[in-house]
Amino acid sequence: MSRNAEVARELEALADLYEAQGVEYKPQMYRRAASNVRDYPEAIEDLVEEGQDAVEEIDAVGDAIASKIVEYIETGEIEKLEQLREELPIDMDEITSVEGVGPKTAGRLYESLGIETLDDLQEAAENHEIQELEGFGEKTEQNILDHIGFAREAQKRSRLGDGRPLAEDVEDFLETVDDVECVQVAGSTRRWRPTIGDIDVLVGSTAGEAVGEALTNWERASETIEVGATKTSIRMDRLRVDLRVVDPEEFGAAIQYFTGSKDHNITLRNLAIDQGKKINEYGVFDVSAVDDPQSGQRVGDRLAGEREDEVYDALGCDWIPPELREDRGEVEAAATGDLPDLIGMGDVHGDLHTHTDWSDGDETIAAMLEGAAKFGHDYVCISDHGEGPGVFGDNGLSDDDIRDQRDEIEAARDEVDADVEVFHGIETNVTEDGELADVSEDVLEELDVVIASPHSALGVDAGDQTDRLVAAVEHDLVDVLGHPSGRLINERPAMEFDATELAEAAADAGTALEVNSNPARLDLWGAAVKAGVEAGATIAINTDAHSTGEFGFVEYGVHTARRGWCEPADVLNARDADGVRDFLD
DNA sequence: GCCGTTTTCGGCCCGACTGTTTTCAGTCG
Repeated sequence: MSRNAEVARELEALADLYEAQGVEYKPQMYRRAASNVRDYPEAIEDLVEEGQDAVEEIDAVGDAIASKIVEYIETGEIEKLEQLREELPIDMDEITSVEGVGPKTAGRLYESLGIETLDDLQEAAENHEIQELEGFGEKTEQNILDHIGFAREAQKRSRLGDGRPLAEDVEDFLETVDDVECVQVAGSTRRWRPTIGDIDVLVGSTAGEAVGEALTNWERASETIEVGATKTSIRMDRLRVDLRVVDPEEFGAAIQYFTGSKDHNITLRNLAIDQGKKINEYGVFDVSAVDDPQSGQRVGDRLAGEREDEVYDALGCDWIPPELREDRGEVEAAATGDLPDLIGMGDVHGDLHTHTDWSDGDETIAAMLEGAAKFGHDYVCISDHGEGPGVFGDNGLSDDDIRDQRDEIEAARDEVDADVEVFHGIETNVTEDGELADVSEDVLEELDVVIASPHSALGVDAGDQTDRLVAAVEHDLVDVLGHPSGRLINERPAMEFDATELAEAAADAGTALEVNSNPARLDLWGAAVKAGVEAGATIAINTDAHSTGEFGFVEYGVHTARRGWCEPADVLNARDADGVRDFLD
């Protein structure tokens, strides 16, 4: 990706340091700017190239922040940030990862005890220096000690693929608890964000205390963080689970509120204010005849709250699928009836990227064909690795192997009693220069599907890789660009590239961009998929399955595509087999 | 520091929980 996330982190560092100094309002503005820069579809370095005015086009970025962004891109650092870091040499990310410790506390701990690192913090807590400070006490100090170990371990967000199954277990458990009328997972899990910070779950019940208690007593709860009548938090398999209990009559408003995103909710709230209404977790209220709408939680005439679709309807909006709720124009589209008709699981007819034991897959060709048919696919593409870097154990296929494999696919097709069409493909490596590695053009021409994927030279210091990826999609014989960024969530960052430029090249060349459904990849992701859809590129939702069990990953891919505003017409494998053949020809 | 005017200043989303207070600040979502 671009350098947007990197710039966003710099702005967030400024926000933290200003907050630690007790500066008002600047921190929240820097955070808003950071969030908008991170999600901006164009590469920030390109905007800087165009000039500071282009940077100021980003919402919440004005003269001061834009000039800092320009300074950072041009010189590699922001003088003001370096100055603040000298004044407050705190390892802010590390220290604020301790539950209950934010930037302000970090600032005070530095001023009074000189605490800069997690080690300093632990030492001070163990020596009982913290409880001596004004505004701190024994419990705060113990709390820091209790959470410091966890902070060391879990600074990362969890992959959706790790958290989602746990969220479903929480949901299943709560459904068995007395007096629970309805249960639903909210937050980034419901929006299918690639990573989640915690699990948010909402219950409709009039017995909040008892429900909270039941959760803390659940055998899967390893720790109780807090417990109350409306809010209870536990730890489960190292993830934090936040339970909210609300009146069933206000469930719709609450599930809307707690699904977020925060930016989506702010836009919605501002829309409500424009209409003389107020929206919060308790409902939508007409406050046009109320003197002070801030005077209470439930002031004015209640317009909606029990059901989520009624909440949106009360604001003149269509119901917005959770995957779209990232403040990328969905509220405006919902108000004008222009929301996309998103792709669903039922629209997917096949899988165009799978592996077998011919390369690094676990199962035979026949087993994969049977598995695909059993999963409900009409067709599947066997696409093992070609020779080249990035393949474990040097087990990529040579030209001869590929021709032999074709014969075995023919044999398996006859042998297997499965009603599934088979495409023969290859996953070949995109070299540093955007060339295809190690499979001859003759063989590539004989194959039904050529997937080109980056597997080597993925280093973050490699610089902008847009040219490399554009070269790959423009190659005559390439049909699909596989896992374009090469990222492995929480392990390896995405390569830098300009999603819009890549999308336009892919659209022109008639090459599909992959949404790799493996939860460790989810590559491309929402914002980049949206750039593809807007450019008119075709999207392929593939699993990259290395076993029959992994066909199910497609669910993650479909929801990721939905985050990119994908309709069935945008998606290659939402076509029938003939439709796919038309695209490949 | 940004933004949108009832446009060059005044307000900035807002509520629950905790721990430390004795009316509130900080954190979190």
